[in-house]
Amino acid sequence: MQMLEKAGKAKALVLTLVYQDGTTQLDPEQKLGPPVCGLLALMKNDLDCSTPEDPLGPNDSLVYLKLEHTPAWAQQHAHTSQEHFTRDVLLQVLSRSQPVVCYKAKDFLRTALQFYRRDLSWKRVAGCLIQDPQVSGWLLDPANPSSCYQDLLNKHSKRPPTTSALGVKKVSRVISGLCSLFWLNMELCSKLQSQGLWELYSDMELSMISVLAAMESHRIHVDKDALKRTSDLLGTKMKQLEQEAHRAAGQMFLVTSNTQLRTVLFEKLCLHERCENKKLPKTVNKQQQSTSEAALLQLQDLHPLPKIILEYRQVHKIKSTFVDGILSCMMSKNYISSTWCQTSVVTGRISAKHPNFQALPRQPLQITKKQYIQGKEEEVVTVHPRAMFIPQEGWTFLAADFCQVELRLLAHLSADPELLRIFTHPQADVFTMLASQWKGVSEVEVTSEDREHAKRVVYSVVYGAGRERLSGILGVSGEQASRFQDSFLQTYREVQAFIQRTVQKCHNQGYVLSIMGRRRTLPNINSPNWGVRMQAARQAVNFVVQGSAADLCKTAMIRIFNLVSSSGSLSARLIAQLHDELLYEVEDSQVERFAALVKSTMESLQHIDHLGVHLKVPLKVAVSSGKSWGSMSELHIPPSLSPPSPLH
DNA sequence: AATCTGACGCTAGG
DNA sequence: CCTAGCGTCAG
Repeated sequence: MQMLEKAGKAKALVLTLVYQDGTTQLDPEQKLGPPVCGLLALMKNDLDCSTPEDPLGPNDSLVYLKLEHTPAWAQQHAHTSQEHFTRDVLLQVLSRSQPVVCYKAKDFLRTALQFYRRDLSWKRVAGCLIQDPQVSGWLLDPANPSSCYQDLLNKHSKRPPTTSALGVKKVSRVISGLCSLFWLNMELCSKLQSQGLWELYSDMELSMISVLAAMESHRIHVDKDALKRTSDLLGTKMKQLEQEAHRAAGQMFLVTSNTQLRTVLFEKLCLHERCENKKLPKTVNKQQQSTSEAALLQLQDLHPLPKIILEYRQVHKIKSTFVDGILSCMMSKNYISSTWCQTSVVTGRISAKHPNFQALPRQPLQITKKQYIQGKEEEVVTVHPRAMFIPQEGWTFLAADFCQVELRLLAHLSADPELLRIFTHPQADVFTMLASQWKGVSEVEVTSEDREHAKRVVYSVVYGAGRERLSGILGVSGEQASRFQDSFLQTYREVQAFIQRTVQKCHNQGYVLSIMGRRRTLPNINSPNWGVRMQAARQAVNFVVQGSAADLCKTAMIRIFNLVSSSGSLSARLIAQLHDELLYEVEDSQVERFAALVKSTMESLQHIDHLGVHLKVPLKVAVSSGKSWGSMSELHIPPSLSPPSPLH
């Protein structure tokens, strides 16, 4: 118990996970990360007197905590006394007010939550103040995140790399690694401060570590049998389509090969010669005839093959990525949890992998199953990957969507009066209003096609897409696309002014900032090469909008997380973040209460006093719920039910 | 003789 | 614009 006291009193704590092959988080990452076997903690008390040559001061000490489950057959009690001790140390770590440093801290927190799944609530990680140099390094230069600890160290350490090359024992290598980690953290913190990134780091990104760790430690149940049945169904459908494709082409070829498809379409069938009035897209790198969706849509009236390929690709995508892909993520389990990456997106968004939860198709896919049985009826089956995700018994999925955040932010950032006016009407359909305003017709005259066009033009402006890209997305000529874009910018003059202002600022100072001070430096903004320079300009504009939206969504996640963690009764858990949408699993009895809380918390972010954020537009949140992610229906929250916005 | 790697193409999401 | 992930193909 001496150790516990020591851990509590130490001036600083530096941690790393240890894996079964003897490596730590400071070693270059393995392909298939080996299982964790323990935790190494350096308790530092002599912050001044240690040198790289003798990293361990007289009052510093090192402790190894075993994190391995004893096999069920050897268990006396639920946990051994050693496991209880380790848990107490972990609790000590989570509630410390002194700094704790860990490279890839999220992995540490998640491991702790997984190991003590039974008696360490995810709520306990909420308040913890753990620092992570990986996150610091990313905030300082989000475009070039370091690939491993050594990389990060080389990039930021003033001293040359430590002299320990060969012949030094593994233990002392690890110790000096932990010490360098401590100093690196100090160095990065001062850099953050001098760049004005400290608040963003300590108030937002560090809190995100806990949010993501809790999210990763949650198990999402998946209907595995349905997934397997779907895999077979799609498999037979693909075989049928493959045969049809061969018949239409008049030869065998590999349907999944773009190279071979290109040969069939343009060298054998010569379809490009029959549509000289249309401009067919080229591949980006090699300027060949593209076989992309946009190209095939142009060709579909000339020959049956393009349509078959399009359908084949749809089915193939669903099967390979969203059915078989998810099955392979499940291994022998019947649940999944994605890995959420905090430092892989330049704009400050988070990304997901294994599986990528953020790319699951929104729309179900219709499959017509040909039945060669007596009745000539064709059976139609709908395949919907999202519907495979099921809440636990007695729980419900709840989704909260920030409606048109990026567009609202564009309105705020540009202060364009016409764009702002659209958002003063809370009831109206934004894109319908936009289309009517822009095309100069009344709202009832706006066709769904107009609305869709307006939407795409808007986001192409937000994303900074060029003429070619827009014409591809819109399915019109490049001429027409740029006319659409110009007319949009003519209608919303201040938007254009905002774009010019942003590019100019980037030009002057070399970087741009999001609404909460996130930063991206763009060296290419001064490139002599026109194409490169224009690319940087689009990236600058896009960063401000996308990065600011990311700021808002992260703030929402953190606030809701803190509210639930500090509540005795609330139990809702975050399942996924889809950029502008948060997906929760909520106890049935708490759905209404939680929905009101989420909605009011998110909408209250229009004003964040202590950050000086005051959006000129209201934020709108749509809430929906359902017993599967595939069937969510909107929930209408009476405004009176919403509690007043809580502290912070 | 398999396997791996990097470049490229396409598409799901926002 | 910025992601993850599935494919082919050449070396």
